[in-house]
Amino acid sequence: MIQKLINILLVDDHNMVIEGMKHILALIGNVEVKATAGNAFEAMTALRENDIDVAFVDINLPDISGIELCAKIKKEFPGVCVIGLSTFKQRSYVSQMIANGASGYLVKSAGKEEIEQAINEVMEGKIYITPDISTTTSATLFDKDGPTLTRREKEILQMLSEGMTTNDIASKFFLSPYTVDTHRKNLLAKFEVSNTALLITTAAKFGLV
Amino acid sequence: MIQKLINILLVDDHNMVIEGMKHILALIGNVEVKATAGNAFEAMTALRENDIDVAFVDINLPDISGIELCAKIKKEFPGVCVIGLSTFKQRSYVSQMIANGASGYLVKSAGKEEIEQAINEVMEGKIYITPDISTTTSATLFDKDGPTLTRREKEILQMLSEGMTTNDIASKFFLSPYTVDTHRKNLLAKFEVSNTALLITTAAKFGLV
DNA sequence: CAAACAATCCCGATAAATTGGTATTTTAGA
DNA sequence: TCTAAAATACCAATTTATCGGGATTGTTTG
Repeated sequence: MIQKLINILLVDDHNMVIEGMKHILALIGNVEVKATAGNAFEAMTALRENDIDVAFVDINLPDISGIELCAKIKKEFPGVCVIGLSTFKQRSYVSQMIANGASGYLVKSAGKEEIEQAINEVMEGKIYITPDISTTTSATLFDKDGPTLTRREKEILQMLSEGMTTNDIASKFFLSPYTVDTHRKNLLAKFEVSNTALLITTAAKFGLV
Repeated sequence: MIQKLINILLVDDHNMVIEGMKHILALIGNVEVKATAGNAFEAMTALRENDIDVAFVDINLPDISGIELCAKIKKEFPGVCVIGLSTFKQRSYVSQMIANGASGYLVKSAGKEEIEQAINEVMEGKIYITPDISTTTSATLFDKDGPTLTRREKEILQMLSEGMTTNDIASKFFLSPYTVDTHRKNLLAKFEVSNTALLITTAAKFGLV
């Protein structure tokens, strides 16, 4: 049986990357670069006009980020496998891409074998992430651990993240609003932030909400 | 050459899962279950007392979540490979685990081959994610896409998440505070929330901040 | 047993956010 | 070109949040 060609879309604003990828992909059988795009808009157009199987998407694009583009692609073309591309081995990029529906993540230093493996795995419905990621990052991510919160503080942080006001929380826990206010103040102090919005953002980064 | 045994820690509050995993792992060569734990506290103790290579961590634990435990483990024992375990194939779990330093993610329905593969890959420094993830979830995750935000709304949402007040943002963008206030109102309306805290929480869930 | 921590409650002043409007100009799409 | 959407700006009333204190009661732990 003749194997079907895998249709590829390349999205990157650096032409050298496009050319480099084209060159490498030419060395791999059963794949064909059907289209290339320098920004998210072109990418979406290319997807509408071609029957794409796998899209390589750079993280840094001129209009919107590759992470956002990934979400757009998966929304309009759920069948397209998106593989994130970046020069950086940042874990946060990987997790954001995966959260947005990506099937894989490669660094631009990847060679022919790795690219080939990534394409094969994502076409089988798997998720492929470059091994380079695991070895780096830990340091930056786990330096800070976030403040230690008491039971009450965690509860109140949770309620705040759900949009409850000081008075709402006081009623719920049969506490004085003054008490809730004190805990809230302590939360702001512990996280070293000045308002609830940043409190939530920070807590979210630590995975606490 | 004799291959070194891979030391395993199992963390799950359901004994049946522990026993099941033990049984499966017994079928795999070169691995040994050195310890088991029913909660995060026991897990940390076990890690201090044993030289663990790979820790299987359930997402749902009685004290803290497996996601938080993963962060704790990687902070104190960066060399330990953490593989997340869950009954659910939710992409958000995967991305949170990866963000917290996990090396892999398996669903509890995984069989011997998959578990073996996961252990081998994470021991090589790779990231292994169960193929089941890719086929599911898209629906739930991309059903709701979050409201469509305009350029300004995105900018202001970002600033809000960074803890800036209406006045701060107005100054930064050379706008009237009234304008910023209007955008803020529109954000609350679009996300159907009543305050900034919940706005941030919701936006974070959609990966917008 | 102290000392630190957690949890509770209180007051007053100020800053900021929220609600519910209206209204004009610019921009981009059909 | 027409039009809808986006961005801009304004006002007033009310509710919440934030800041900077102070204070009491348990509990835990070196």
